Amino acid sequence: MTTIPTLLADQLTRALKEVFGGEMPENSSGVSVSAAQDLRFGDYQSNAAMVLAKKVGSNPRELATKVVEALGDMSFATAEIAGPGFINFRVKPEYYGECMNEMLKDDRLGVPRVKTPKRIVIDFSAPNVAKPMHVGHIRSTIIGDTLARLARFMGHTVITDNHIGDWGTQFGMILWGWKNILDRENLEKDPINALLDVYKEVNKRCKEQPHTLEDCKAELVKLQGGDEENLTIWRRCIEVTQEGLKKIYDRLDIHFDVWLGESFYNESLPGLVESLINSGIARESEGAVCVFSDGFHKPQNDPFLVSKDGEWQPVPAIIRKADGAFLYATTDLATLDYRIRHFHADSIWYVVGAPQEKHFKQIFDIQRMRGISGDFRHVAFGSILGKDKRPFKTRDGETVSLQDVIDEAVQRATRVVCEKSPDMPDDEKKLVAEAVGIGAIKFAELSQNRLSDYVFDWDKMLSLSGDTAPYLQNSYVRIRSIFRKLDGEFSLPELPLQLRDAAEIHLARTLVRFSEIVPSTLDDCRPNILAAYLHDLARAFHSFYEACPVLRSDATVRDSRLALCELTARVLHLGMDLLGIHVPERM
RNA sequence: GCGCCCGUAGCUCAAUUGGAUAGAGCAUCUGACUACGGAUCAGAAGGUUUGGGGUUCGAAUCCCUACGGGCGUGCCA
Repeated sequence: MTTIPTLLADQLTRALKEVFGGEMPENSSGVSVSAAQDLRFGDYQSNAAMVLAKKVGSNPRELATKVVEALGDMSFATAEIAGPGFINFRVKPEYYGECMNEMLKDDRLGVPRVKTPKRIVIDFSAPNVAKPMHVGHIRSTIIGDTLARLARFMGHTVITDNHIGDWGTQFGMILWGWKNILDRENLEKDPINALLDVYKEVNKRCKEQPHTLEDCKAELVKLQGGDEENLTIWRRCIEVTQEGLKKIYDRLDIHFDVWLGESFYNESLPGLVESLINSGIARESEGAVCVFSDGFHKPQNDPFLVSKDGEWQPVPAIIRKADGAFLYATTDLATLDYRIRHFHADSIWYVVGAPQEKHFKQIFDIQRMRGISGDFRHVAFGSILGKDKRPFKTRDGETVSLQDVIDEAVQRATRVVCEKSPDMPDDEKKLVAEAVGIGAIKFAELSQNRLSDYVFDWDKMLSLSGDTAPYLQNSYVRIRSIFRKLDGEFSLPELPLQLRDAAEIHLARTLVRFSEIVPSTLDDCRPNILAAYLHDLARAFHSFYEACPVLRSDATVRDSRLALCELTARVLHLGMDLLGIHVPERM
């Protein structure tokens, strides 16, 4: 199935060649066919005449006139000139009708597969051991999962990796706390929070009593030195943490192919540092081993330089501290190596907050220095802010755990379900409340531009009306209800759908766009494009639903409308699947 | 100090990466229930896109500048 913009672009190229005597003008890269922003301008528009007019020294509207003449009679659309020289296209309703039939026959609903599938490792979520996930993990977890679903659907091979923080300085405190203040009973009941309590308490004591801090450091040194008792405790901590985390991930329907935490790379770190020294990329400085700029980039673009008092000062990536310990830059390099060698990844995506931009630029640049190429991406996202517009920091007592957010969302959804559908069986109520509550959290996250900061707000994140997941789910449920009430079987129509009412045409127009939206969502890893589309689609359906009776219509009209309903349900379902949002049959 | 990001309706966010009269949701106001599920629909109101200059057919978007906020800036992750 060819998308409409592709068809139009082909026609446009043909017409332009005709106007310019057989060849496209040089450098016509700015020419595009895109969906019109406003329906008054038709369905699609092109800026071709405005972009090219200047290059060939002509007037945009004159050029546009010639192009429209050359376009002639297109079977599926009409073209006209508007404004400063836009060429606007209107797709004929009959053609939309044909598209509907094509889509109904296609499992992928018109979405093409990528031509060159890649092997992509996606690194996301990455919580720390002994610390429960908090709101700060929402973005990485939900965005990463959606990107994995989208990439798989497009035909890539995807490996999702939870790079948990299972090795670090926090273990000194946890080990000391485990031995001295751990509540064993609580550990059985709620392991993650038991460990968190320990961590908080030790943290407090360390601030008050310097000797406790010293004891903690000693425990850490013993662990790193291979002390058997500490290693056993450490392994147990990872175990209970993973068990706790998996419960939450299951509830979110988010799954990882592998869990390769920081500790997995411990043994490869010394050799990695040595090889970087031997190859001349890293050298000792002030006792530490560092990578400095190799002068490849202009100073402004060099991640290893910063301007200070008018001079460019080095900002090295430290890969071994003066005391011999390794850092996260070292681990990340080892992780990259492993992913390339073991998974044969040609693309690696890190779904990590924007503040770490410089870190990833350095890591990726070190790969370049080593001569290792690949499509490495930092899929950054903005910070979650508090109501005061300051970063939502996890100070003591102010942490909102992800668990709490989910519980609160499902509770709110449960209240609404009980109110709206009192007769529903209890176990179904429970399922619906999970789908609605968790869907609301996911959709709230995914409908925002990932790069912008946002204010964490219970009411917004858990809202069940307006531009939210339940709005989409409700449109699906309404469709399913129509089919439950249908007398007899529904069979897909052979003839093109008859679209007459404005609401029908608009619904069809929106449905067709699904095939354009899904790939473009992955172009720049922006799930909000798909989220916004699904909201548009649900809105188009609700309008159609109010304006066009389905079951009470005459035979041919009824069949067309039923087909539109069926297709809408499929697109909504697939679209929400890609966002990781469950879709109930009733709610 | 310097670098990067940001400032859009009362509030929370969009804007197909330079396209036409800047769009949604919430809140406010007016309508639509003898209901294919009202978790809905139709509509109104709300804007000098922080201020000022520039680039061009065309700017929220690019450049300069002022103000305001966030992040980063050598041994945390």
